[in-house]
Amino acid sequence: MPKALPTVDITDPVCCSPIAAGVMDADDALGIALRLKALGDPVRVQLMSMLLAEPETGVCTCDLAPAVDLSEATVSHHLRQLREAGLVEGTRKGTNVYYRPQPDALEALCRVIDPRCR
Amino acid sequence: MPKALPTVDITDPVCCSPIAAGVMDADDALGIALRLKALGDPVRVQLMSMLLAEPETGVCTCDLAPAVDLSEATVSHHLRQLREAGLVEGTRKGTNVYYRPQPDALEALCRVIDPRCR
DNA sequence: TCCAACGTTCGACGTTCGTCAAGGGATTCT
DNA sequence: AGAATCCCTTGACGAACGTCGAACGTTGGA
Repeated sequence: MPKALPTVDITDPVCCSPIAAGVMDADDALGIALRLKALGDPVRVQLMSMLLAEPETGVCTCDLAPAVDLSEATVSHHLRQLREAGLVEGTRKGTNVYYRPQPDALEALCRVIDPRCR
Repeated sequence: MPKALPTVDITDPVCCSPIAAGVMDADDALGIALRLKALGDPVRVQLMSMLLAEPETGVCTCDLAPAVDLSEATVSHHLRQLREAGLVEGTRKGTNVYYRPQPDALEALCRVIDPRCR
């Protein structure tokens, strides 16, 4: 039986020794894996790149949805995954919600899986 | 209906402009997402870190399985995911298969998702 | 006040994933 | 040749995932 993945808060940037610094314990591996999984979908990678192209103003759901050719409900779902992984932040302005990337979180994830870091 | 993810060869290190270099097309996003998904599992992150700790000699399946407390069949499955993503390489020596990490592939993946790169 | 636009949540669906037991192929040793 | 060890593949099962339509909550104007 597949052991159920525990629910963990990963909204803060990842913080543990790099993957190449020695054998990693299960908790740290879980934190890294959950964040990687949040980005492990082609739609979310594309959304992330669109947000990184507008880091200041952000982009709203209604503009993202047609760009990836999916329903707003689906895009909202993907944005939640990214937000729960701390990779994105949404702020409401009028009826719109503008999503902006959180480069620090992405950078931290990078540093942890970089084989050159230890 | 979830559009079926096409089958793509990702055994070579990822090669496309970074995620922060501008809006990314769907094909590049797919290549990145598939590689991230290969690493988006706690067991595989742990396996990767064990292999990175023994980059020269490698580690065989029979030593990895008890270390992550899973059956050899399951570990073999995970190693295949990593191998198909080019993150790992296995070479047979006698009855054993020794797996070694492929830091270049991991480094390339890092570079592509790093928000500082463009 | 009512309406329209935007965004999220919910329920349902088919697919993909992680896991194991069982079985099969290699390789080595006796 | 036979036996033992290692590893992979297959088949099966439940859990998690991606997607949509529909319903719901907010906000800002007529």
